[in-house]
Amino acid sequence: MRTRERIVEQARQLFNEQGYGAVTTAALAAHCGIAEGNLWYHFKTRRALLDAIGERYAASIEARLELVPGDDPLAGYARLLAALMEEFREFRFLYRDQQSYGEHADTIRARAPDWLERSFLQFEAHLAALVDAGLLAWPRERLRDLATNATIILRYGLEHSRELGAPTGTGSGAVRRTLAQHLTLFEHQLTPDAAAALRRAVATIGDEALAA
Amino acid sequence: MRTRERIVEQARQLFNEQGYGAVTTAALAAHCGIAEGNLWYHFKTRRALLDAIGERYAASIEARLELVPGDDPLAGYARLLAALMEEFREFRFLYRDQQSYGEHADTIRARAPDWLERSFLQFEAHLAALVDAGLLAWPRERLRDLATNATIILRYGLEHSRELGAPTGTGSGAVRRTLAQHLTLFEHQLTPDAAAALRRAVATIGDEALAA
DNA sequence: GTCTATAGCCCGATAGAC
DNA sequence: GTCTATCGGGCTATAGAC
Repeated sequence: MRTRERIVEQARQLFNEQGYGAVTTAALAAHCGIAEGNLWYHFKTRRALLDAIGERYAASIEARLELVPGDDPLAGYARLLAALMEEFREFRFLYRDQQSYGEHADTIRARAPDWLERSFLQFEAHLAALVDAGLLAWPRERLRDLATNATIILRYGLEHSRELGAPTGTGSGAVRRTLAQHLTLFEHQLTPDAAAALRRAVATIGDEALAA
Repeated sequence: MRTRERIVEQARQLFNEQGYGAVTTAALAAHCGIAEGNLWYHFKTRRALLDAIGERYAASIEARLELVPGDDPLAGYARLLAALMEEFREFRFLYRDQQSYGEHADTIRARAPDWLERSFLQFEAHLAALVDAGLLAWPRERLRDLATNATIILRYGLEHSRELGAPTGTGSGAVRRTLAQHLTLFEHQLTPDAAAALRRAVATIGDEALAA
């Protein structure tokens, strides 16, 4: 009963730490403290295991996409940032190891374009709420570009840190640096109070990632 | 003599097309029209072959890093963009398949942080030249952030297109879209003439990539 | 459900003739 | 320099006892 869930969770962690392609079923079984044959009882193929993680991933994304600006657009934007970075962290290997799992994850890959498109719209809505509240001075017609650029900077922030030779693990500050970098896209057009509030929020999110 | 060079070139193309991890030595030998054993005569290990490609890559980067703004900063910036995108294209798999070659390319990875840092400085110098020429209105103290954001958008443009489900091959327009996206970071602060010139340059670079 | 044992496959790499 | 033949090893997955 519970073994199946434990396998999924341990697999997710191991894949994140060592890379999908570098984790063999033998290593995963050993890490779970079970025999390798038992693994095949719960998951007929390696791909089925990946699909199980993919279902969690899809649920996480759909939940995050539900986040709307709300009454306090600053707090709403901070919540969105926190959810997005947690998503990148929890399913890191899905973002990083795409080349390793070839056709193993075509269900995920098929849905990715739609998720990305909706993420752009979500960021545009949140940024528009900041504009409407008088906190951000940004022309309507360039909001879409800002949302796209912000999403890209956030999405590839951890990969960029890694290529810079900086650690990206928990507590490394990579999340904080990524959030700070994305803020440079528009913080000069925020009101001083709003800019300060977002900088505080960014530091808080970084700290939470450190504590997790 | 020449077989060795042909192997390197064919390997680079195959790796770019199918991914480093997906290309077996058997497939590579078949693609080169030689026996697999012959491959091991020219390269004792698979890693040695990757290193040979890495040497080309390093030379390409060092040559690109030599590009300076020059007398015409607009033309200089266009040349830089063209060189950078060609670099991303020619050595696509090195950027995309980093997870696949584990410790196979630690020489490249060791030099990457330095290359990245110098790329930031290079972009900052080119953008500063645009400012000095009165073509770009941008505060000095935010030039570094602009250069960083521009580099990230350009670096991950093709990966982003792929995740969007768009083709990234030659003639797909992915290069043009990437360049256009990076222009949205600052084109509203360019003089109308400069903006038009860069947009023309972007279209030209895209066309050249299409013809190549 | 969990185990042991092993099948079957593919890959990188070697040996040695030509 | 190029070939054919083959090895050793690691991996996913299966068979079947408990």
